[in-house]
Amino acid sequence: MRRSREEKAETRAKIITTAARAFRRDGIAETSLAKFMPEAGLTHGGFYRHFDSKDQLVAEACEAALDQMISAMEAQASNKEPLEAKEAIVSKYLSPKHRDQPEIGCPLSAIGSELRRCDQATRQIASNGIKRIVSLLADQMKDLSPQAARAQATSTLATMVGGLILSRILDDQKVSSRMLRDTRNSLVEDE
Amino acid sequence: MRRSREEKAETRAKIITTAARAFRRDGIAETSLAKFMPEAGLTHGGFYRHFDSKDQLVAEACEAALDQMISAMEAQASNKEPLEAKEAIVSKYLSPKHRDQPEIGCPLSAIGSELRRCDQATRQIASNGIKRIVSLLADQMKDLSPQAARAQATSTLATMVGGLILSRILDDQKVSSRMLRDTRNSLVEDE
DNA sequence: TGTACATCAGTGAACGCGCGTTCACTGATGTAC
DNA sequence: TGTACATCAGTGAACGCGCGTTCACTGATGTAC
Repeated sequence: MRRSREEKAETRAKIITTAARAFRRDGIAETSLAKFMPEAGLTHGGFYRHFDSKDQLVAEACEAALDQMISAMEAQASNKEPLEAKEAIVSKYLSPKHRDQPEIGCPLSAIGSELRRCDQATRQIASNGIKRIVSLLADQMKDLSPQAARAQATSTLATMVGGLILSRILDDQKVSSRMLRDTRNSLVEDE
Repeated sequence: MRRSREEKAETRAKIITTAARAFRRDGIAETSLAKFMPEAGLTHGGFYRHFDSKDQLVAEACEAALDQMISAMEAQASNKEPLEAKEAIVSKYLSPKHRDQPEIGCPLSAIGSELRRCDQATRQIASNGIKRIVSLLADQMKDLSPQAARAQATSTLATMVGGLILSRILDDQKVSSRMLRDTRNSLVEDE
């Protein structure tokens, strides 16, 4: 039975957020429409009233996950001195909590090595996400020149993404936690 | 028709190296047996004379790719002063050439975010690979205490893996190359 | 504002296809004497 | 060393299954007058 415009928009948003979680949890290729649509409270037949293809959903879900990640980082930085803000962002990112919850965490770490093979729209969205996070980090490095800040922000993000991905691969809890600690300590000055 | 023991061993090795390339090129989930077995010069029916399952092949292919990567790093370090050796390894890793050839490069970067969801055998092999690379890098940091060297080697590897993965996602050549340059420069002292 | 009809969100079954795995078969290799 | 037979590597077709996508259908919503 037909739904109101408002309901349709809600359904669409629900599909995107559910898919964004599923993709990060199980990977894009390993997430089938029939598997996650019930999680959104729908049968999978209705999917194509909202999206042209799975690829289109991938792009939008990726965008949503990046927006969510960046908003969280902005919230962590708000009302803080630059140095403190950077430390807060890095520490949250390289935390056991983030490691253990890929489904609600950074998509660059959750599906990083899959994004390379996604279509142009998704690649562009992911690229923009990287640039936005680099800018956000560079904003916390006010003591450097703009170029130096961006360069340092870039390598900081690389260390964050690499550290989180590797910590998730490591099968020994202790070694995994040490990976998080070592990478975090290399990025924050004090402590 | 039956093959000799020697031929069988060659076939098995050929399957592993072909699969190791295919997994890194297209991802594990997106690589089907029927797709890569012809690349190894075989029909896919014979696969199960060599392996119990795709999962077993994944584990062995992952091991082969890591062995290959580590051997290459050892070769780059041989006959060099520690500092020079570290710079050689980092520069080769964060190079456009490595970025553009994931199929023969580091599996941690090529399939990093998939490895987390692989079975126990593969996780263990990947974990060992991480530890071996960290040790290899730590060996090039003789001016630090063993613990400090391992900690720095750990964050160095994280930056390498994160930098390469991000550079492969970025759809703008210039930005991608800058990602490699910025991460490389953050890891090597001079220049 | 009320009515008549067109639209379309969501259902559930079905489509063709490719997946990992199995199997009957072939004939060269390995083994036992 | 030679012979007879068992083994098994590789082929190619087939298995059941789940994939992304399509479709006929339902009935509430949106639109036109």
